[in-house]
Amino acid sequence: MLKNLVIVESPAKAKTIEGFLGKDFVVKSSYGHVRDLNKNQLSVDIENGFVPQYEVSPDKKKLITELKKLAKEAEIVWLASDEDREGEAISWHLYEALGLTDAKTRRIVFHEITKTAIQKAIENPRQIDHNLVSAQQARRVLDRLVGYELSPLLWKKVKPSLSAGRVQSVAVRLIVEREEEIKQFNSTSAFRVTAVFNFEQDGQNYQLQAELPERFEKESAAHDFLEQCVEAAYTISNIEKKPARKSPAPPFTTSTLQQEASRKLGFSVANTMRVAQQLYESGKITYMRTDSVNLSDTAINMAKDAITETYGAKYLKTRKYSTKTKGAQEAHEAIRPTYLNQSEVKGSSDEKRLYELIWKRTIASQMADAQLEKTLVTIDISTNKKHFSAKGEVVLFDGFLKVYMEGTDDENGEESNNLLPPIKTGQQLDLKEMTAQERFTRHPARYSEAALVKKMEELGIGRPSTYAPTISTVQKRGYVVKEDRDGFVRKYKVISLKKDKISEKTASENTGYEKSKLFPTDIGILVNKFLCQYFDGIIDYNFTANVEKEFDEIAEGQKKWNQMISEFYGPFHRKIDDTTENAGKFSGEKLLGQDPESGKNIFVKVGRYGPMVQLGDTESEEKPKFAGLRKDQSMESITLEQALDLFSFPRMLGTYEDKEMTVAIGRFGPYVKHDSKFYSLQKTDDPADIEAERAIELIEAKREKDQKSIIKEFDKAPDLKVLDGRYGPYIVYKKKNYKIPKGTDPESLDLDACLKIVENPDNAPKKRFARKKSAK
DNA sequence: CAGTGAGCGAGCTTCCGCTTGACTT
Repeated sequence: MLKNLVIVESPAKAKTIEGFLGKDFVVKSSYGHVRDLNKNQLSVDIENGFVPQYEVSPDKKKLITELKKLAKEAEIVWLASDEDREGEAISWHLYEALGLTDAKTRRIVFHEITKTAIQKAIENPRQIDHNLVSAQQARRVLDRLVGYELSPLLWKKVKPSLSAGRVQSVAVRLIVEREEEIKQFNSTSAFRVTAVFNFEQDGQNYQLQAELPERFEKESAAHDFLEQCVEAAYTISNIEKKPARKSPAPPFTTSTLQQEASRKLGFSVANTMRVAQQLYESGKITYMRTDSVNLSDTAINMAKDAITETYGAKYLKTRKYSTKTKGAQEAHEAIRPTYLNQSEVKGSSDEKRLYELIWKRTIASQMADAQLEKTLVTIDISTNKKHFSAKGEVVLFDGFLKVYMEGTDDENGEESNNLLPPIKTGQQLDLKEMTAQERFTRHPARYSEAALVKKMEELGIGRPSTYAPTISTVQKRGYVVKEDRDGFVRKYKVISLKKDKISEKTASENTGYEKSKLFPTDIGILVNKFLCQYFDGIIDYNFTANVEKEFDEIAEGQKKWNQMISEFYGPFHRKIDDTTENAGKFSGEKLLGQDPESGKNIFVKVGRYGPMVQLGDTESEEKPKFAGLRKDQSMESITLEQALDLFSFPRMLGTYEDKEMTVAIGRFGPYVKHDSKFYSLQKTDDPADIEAERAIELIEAKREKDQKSIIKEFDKAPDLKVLDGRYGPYIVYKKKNYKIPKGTDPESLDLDACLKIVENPDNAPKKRFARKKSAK
């Protein structure tokens, strides 16, 4: 007989807790939400108070059957999902789906996974908070209405299969607007003057680096200044020392972990989460999807012991951090090692590195401030009223810096705080060299994945569990691409003063190189424009913040959830109807010019399959010609000449083995077609000037490669082959692919065995695989 | 790192937030 059934959200958590609770308790996991709206329809009854129609999620059917059985046997069912809006809703959905009663149900919550915290929770049960559940329901219904009414409008007006939503559309907007800012940005330059001095003290030679605090906008002004410095004398006129201190950063949340792993380890957001999940599942760290910077008392005590033992008591300073993040719900602890006395773990190299980062950050957060001394040195110039200054920084006590220093996204790392040589006021200096170098202002930085997460968190948009999936969604929809882009060479002027002589030269630097940054695509820009034009309220940066206030009122019991939804939906839906009716196709059409041969207009626009060029007017009697843009082209930058090139495909290359070869550009890039087979061009091949010889090379290379992947083929059945593909061996039959059952050696298959496999419906190709997982 | 290669006829696409596996063609 089962006494107690406890249900938590995560299986790893279930395992840990079961150990704390003893034999009278069985602990199971719900694996997150168990019921949701059906994804193939709106599932909200708009006419009747917006009542949502929930169903057990398809992948949870088995689980619910199992939990139902256990719940029936149990005396008491403890619903122990997280203490936040979603967690409360999960408990309620479990209550409904399992057919529980108030009498045998207890709702409990805990923020840390310790024996005392859980025992305390068991001693303080409560009932489900239906106001909080209503707030979640409002959130769920609002997101569904916005997403499922806006997306179909995009299919009609822009392009099929697109999507829009409260979170993803703002993410895209951030990236599009940043790109616009960058385009608008005018880089200006100014001359920065630096100097290196020599001096002697107690028979030793030293060097001192200094900088002129002001900059010269004009080259002539910089030149004049250096001119005045010819034969000048330099004296240290003042030394000012100031104490300073630095404090450690708070422990990791999901967002700050993603940022630091990106800066320090070069991890993508998705990789950080995958590795963190592995560490969590093997019990090495606490939960990785959290917005809290809080550490449990147990954790702080462990940190105390570890710091005292390794670094000594004077390095210890325990702290409680509080969250400043908008909309934080703090259902979990901060991300920290489970055992703080373990500074390293076993595992893959990624796991080791991420763990080390988490360990250092957590330990440092409980360590003493660093004590610094900052020095500002002023240097007089005998021939000029301006002064040079030199800055220095000395660490008097390293404190937490012994372990960890937070990274920055700031790319302007020019000013370094050096260690200064021994100096005193009145010291005479000899100029070794003075240079005035032209420096350029930088445009705002493009977003990296992690920087975008940081911005979204600041705006209160999205949750720890959705940051990584959102980034993958906007890329999957083709709104955004993550890319490296080449920089360009820029010339700059340098004027030097050395040995009382002035010289000038022009040097060059590589600038503007971008690594793994997010760029908007033509589609992203167009969809953003559409949404800004017709639905500015939804993609307003404050939209989420505003509705969150109302969700809070619902949670407090001050507002009815469907009242709130109704107030939103009325105007929103009218706008949808109005736009459906009155807005035309939103294709971003732009006239590029005329075809010199026919005189017809050439346009660039977004078509059903993406950006394309069009030869001839849409309304003209003769059907216009279309050609898709190449991957490296954009609607904004394409020229008439490039457009004309696109219409030159398919182009005849000649014949090979008595069959024609043509080159064309398809969905997946340029290809050669020969004997109704396709051969992709390499990146280095230019489709505009590829010739027959090279095409034959490509054909031969592909044939050889295909040959290698053949495991078996049969003379009697030319349309059946056993091939070795990306997921291992498979059978191709009449152009369709079939999987080979587990435990079957592909080498051993004969024709009959193959046909048997092909005829078995279990091995038939799936309709379409809905890929949920992120693109890397 | 296998294969994909349209353009008007048919049916489908889509949201956000919780959570892990199973393992595609």
